[in-house]
Amino acid sequence: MRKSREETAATRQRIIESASHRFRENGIAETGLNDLMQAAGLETQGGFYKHFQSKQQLLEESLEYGFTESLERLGHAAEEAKPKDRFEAVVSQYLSPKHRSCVAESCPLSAMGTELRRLDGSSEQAAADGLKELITLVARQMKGKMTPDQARKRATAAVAAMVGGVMLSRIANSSQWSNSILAETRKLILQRA
Amino acid sequence: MRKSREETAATRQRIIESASHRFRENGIAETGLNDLMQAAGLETQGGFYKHFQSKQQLLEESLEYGFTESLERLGHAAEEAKPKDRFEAVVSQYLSPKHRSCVAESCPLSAMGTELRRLDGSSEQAAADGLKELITLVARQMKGKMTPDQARKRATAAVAAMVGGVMLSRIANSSQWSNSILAETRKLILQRA
DNA sequence: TGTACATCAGTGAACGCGCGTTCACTGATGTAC
DNA sequence: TGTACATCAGTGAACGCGCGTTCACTGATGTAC
Repeated sequence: MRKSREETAATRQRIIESASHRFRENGIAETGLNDLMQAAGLETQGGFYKHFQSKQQLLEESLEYGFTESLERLGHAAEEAKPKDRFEAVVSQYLSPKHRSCVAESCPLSAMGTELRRLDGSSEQAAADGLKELITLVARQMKGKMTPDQARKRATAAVAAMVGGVMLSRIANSSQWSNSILAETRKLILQRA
Repeated sequence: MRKSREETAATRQRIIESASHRFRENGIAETGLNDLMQAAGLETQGGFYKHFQSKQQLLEESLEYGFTESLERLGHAAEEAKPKDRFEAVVSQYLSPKHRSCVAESCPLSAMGTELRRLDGSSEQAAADGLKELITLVARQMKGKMTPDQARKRATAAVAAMVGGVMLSRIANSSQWSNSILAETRKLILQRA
């Protein structure tokens, strides 16, 4: 039953990607290894430990994958906009109904933020690093004359509002209310209140 | 072993309060009934069902208690300030290092926000109601001439940023960084960026 | 007010279940000559 | 290039554990007369 090196690497990657999506969709504690292995196309959970030392290690790699996936998407949104519109493009994409609705592919902070606080070791580090990278990406899109420090500070506040806005829009129990949370948060960040 | 009506009511309340704090501190899925009963001073978990139909029902009542506790604290902060400073007082209290650090007593949205999205039935309703009440409380503190609708919209964005700021400040892995997230979010909301 | 009985809060043990993890085994892949 | 052997990805079953929930029991509280 041994698999080729390519197949093995592909399986490992499949486990990380489906785990990353399921952790975001259903939460970390609520997602079991059996679920994960079935989602990755494996018949039993026994083989899990041929790829990872523990659920904790998979979580760490899943977090890194989730942040990479999410940051790449935001980066593309920025590149497609004119230089002067890039900050607005990133903020609008993050606070879009689409991002809100696709929880499994969304920013890990918006999907699992309150669970990340309780992690330890390298998972905790992965969460903090992801947050730092998101702030850096947003700061890079800021226009106007500003010191790097100023840009970073403003980006920090913008990210806090973006993450909070998406998280709350998922708790709101009507689509109209949910959309208005996104829209109003966007206005606050873009200073057009 | 039967207890008096007063004792029974006090025990029930004790279970709700300690559950409310533990859910916020450790998460909903991670908190077991055995933990909860011990924390409430009961020796075994068997008696739980003399007070509640299920963990789900306790969760609903714990959420309501958590929002009440949190909103009362914010309300007091507002009352202690001069009328023109009330909005700032509420925002500053929410985005304070103290509120960030005392997770167990903090706003349920900041402590469990990403878990609340997955609730159903009356717990889901309790979460949405809590969010609505927080926005209402914040809107009530806004100064200047503004229609109620405008106040509510600005309060919505403020709340998104407040909740996001506190949540992220708990993920930041240095106290300096954590404090700066709170401070910068506060500045964004108070429009002094 | 005192007595007899019903109620029920809390105990302690058990239920089935799914969790994360371990392990002997299988047989295709990779390696060495 | 072909053969013999070592490796190891995945299977399937099992491990101990804690989960939410149930239940027979105890004995103090509450109720009825």
